Amino acid sequence: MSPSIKDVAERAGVSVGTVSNVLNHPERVSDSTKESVLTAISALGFVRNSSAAQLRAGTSRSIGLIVLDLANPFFHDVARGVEAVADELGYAVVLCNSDDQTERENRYLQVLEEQRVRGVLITPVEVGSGRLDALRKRGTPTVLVDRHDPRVNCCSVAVDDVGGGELAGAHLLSLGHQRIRYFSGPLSLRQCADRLTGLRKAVTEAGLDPERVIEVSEERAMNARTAYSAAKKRFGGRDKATAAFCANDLMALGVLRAAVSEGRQVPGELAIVGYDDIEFAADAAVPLTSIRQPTQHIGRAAAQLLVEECDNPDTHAHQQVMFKPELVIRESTTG
Amino acid sequence: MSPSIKDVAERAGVSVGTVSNVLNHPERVSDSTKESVLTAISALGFVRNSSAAQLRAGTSRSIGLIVLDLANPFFHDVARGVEAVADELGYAVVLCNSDDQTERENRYLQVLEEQRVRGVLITPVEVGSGRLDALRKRGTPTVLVDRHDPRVNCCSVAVDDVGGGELAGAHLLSLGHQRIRYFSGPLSLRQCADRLTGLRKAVTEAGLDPERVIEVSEERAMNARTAYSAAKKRFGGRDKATAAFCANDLMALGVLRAAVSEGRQVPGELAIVGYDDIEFAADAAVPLTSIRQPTQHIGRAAAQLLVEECDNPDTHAHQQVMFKPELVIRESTTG
DNA sequence: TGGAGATCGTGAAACGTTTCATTCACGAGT
DNA sequence: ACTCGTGAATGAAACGTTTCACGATCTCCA
Repeated sequence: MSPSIKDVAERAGVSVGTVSNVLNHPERVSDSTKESVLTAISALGFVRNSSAAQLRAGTSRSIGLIVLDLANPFFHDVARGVEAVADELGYAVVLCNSDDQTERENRYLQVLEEQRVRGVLITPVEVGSGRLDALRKRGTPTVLVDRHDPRVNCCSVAVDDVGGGELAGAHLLSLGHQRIRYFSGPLSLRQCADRLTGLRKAVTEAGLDPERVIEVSEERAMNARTAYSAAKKRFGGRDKATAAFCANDLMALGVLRAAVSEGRQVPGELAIVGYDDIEFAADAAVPLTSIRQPTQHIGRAAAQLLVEECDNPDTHAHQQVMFKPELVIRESTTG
Repeated sequence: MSPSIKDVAERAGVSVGTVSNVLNHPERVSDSTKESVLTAISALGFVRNSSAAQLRAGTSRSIGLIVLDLANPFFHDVARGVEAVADELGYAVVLCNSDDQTERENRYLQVLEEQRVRGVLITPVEVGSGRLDALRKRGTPTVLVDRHDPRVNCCSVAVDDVGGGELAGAHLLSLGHQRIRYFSGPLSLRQCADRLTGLRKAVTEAGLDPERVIEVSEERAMNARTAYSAAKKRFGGRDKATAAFCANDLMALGVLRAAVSEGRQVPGELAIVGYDDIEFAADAAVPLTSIRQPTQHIGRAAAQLLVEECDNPDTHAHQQVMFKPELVIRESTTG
């Protein structure tokens, strides 16, 4: 096996306590002994065994992050934000991908708890799962990402989706559009429903009737392919909509492709607004107008809340942070 | 602190050894004691401390995976492949994102070694780094992903980039193109250079002169934006090229956008071939012909090699696995 | 000269598991 | 009645750190 601190001590002719001090409190050790210990360490190729260190310390300096889908740019950016803050504060991040499966989520929660992470950041497959509550009850702080806990049992960070829908709607209305088609994912998802609510609100506030202005296409999956075929079907007949608002950018790309293949000018004959402002949005054949979420900030805020709770478990008060999204205008609405 | 195995033992009225047996060797324990131990466990909310377990066991059942960029669909798919195999074989995967920075890579290598992972899968920032060699020398098996070790000190899994360039070239030539522009990243990257080599080979094999057929645009970054402006510059003047071969799909998307904005028909006036076949390739405004790499298989193969080496450190012989890429034809070359 | 600090180092305990040799209880076989 | 075997539970050792109370040595000044 790999050499232990004991081997190092022996070789350097000091006690194990001294070696440990060189590693953790160098200022307590004289320069000469420090040097001989260090040479022994590199001669033996010693690497500290973190299991032992953590066992003794009783606590780790790491936090867990469980997201639904790392391939999704949204979560990817969130993760970056989390890592940045964790880095600053000296925490390590254990990255987990639940793939939207409760079973995987539970497995990771188990692993993280066994590792005695200080806290967990999570976008749960469903809010109110027992496994997560149990974790919290046992004293591990938890922060919800892109979700809210109706009972405010813990902190959470999310984005105002109603506001996002409103932004999109107001923008399209200001350009004179009177018929807007909303390409949505399942309306059972809070995000999709909220965005529709916001869109309706914008229409109402413009003094128009949502029932007349808005048409909804609810699709099973929120990807380019399903949006493409849905849009193709609409535009094959003669849809009266002059604008499309899509529940995410992938769907917007699908709609764009359908428009191109039907020979419909964008934005001349069809304006398109996406959601998320993923990297590809700006690089699409016609750069997409989109609703940008402050993803990195979400991650940063979540990590800060978590660390705050870890450091002051008693005085801590749970917060529900809500970020405002932002409209990014590109050529798909204003050629 | 959280309850230990000792607390459980006390509450269930048995010894700690018995509790441990319930956890790890249930068959050695009678049904009645097993039951009382289990009720004690759930009553106390006991969760095993993996640091202690691992310390005692001396070995973990986890492997590390360090990639250059998790946002890149290529690495994302590789990770999926790795996870799938690890899952089957009962290993846990520790996912790390080096972000192409040597410093981050080294930090993660350190952490993984401290955690005593059984092995490491890595796409190193640069091959032949000292930190990695040291790890290997100390007995931790290592497999290179999408890279080769010229000295064959370890296993590696990569894709034949020369072959990929050749596929693209042959395809374009068979469509009658005589002027091909290669939009490349830095030619100092083996991947970019290899793909050019392959392209040249295809031209030569068609009995043509690579010098006359191929023009190279070497860009700093391999993203849509740089490719867009590079392409814009070319097509603004009158480039004689009728086809573009791009070092990755992001660049291809940039070229496509430039073509659209210059009013150049794709594929009629410009055929485009990308590389990687990322998910968006099929969903682009004009679906992209691309070179697909068997990414999941790369991950699977790498994980299998690693586990093989972990399990049979003595009899193991290093292998350099090379996968063949595949041409996926879409509308950007054959309208 | 001696005593008070300051500076370094020591050694043993403790962290929570797993393992393994040992003990215990009990029924079967002679 | 005695041993033998079997199945179940025990208890102590060990894993590699960190911590902390305690010595040892040295310096400085009364």
